[in-house]
Amino acid sequence: MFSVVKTEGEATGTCPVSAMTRLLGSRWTMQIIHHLRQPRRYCELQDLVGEVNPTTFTQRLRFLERQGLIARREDPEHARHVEYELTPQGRELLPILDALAAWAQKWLLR
Amino acid sequence: MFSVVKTEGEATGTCPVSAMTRLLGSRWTMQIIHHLRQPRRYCELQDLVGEVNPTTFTQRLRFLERQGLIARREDPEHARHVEYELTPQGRELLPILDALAAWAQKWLLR
DNA sequence: CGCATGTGCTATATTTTGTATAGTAACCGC
DNA sequence: GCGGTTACTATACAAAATATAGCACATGCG
Repeated sequence: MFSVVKTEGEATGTCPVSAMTRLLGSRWTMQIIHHLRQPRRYCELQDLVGEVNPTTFTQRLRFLERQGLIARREDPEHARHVEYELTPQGRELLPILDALAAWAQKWLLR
Repeated sequence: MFSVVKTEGEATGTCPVSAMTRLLGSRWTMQIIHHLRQPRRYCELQDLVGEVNPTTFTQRLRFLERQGLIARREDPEHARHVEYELTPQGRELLPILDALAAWAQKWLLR
């Protein structure tokens, strides 16, 4: 009775909600973006995000980089100095994140 | 060098971003809320959400109910008629979801 | 009435994802 | 040149999601 338009196998689909979920719907993603309001180094960011483990953390960073939300910058002088920062695409999520945080503040805490 | 305030084991913490992530940061959650703009029956909603499997789907519904974002209503006359709908708490997420969808539309599709 | 089809789930097994823990090479300061 | 920090990777394990099947009740239809 309820017919639904099903896109092919998986791909990106055409539904922005599910597209967005694939990006933000895994653990730590939002936290990472939230704490990247200013450029941060790997360990620094790791500490800010909290109890994330390095395997997942690195994986998430790589994924967000591939998706164009963050950029990884190596200092060519001092090799082991790496900074992560938001791209314009990632930065546009911040006000939305703030709205979500406000919602959480209202309903979840206090 | 970078000290972080660590709350106890897990609990709710005091960071709204991580509180929000625990609620919305698992698969299907956003889709479910998105498709509950009007009250929906189980199967109907399942079809709308897409390729979700019933185990996860039911689990997610129960979780969202426990968290107060959705309500489950059984028709007492016709037992097997169940409807799910958003609570005020859940409904307040819709504009934020729309903003996320608009972001996805801009950057992910087209 | 009796059988097909739909609804709202649950059970079981498997795969996928996330985690804990350890380790490592490069650099940095002293 | 030794100890600590940085930016990771490897391996083994646990938790979460999935596929698939099934099931009791309900409704519709001839």
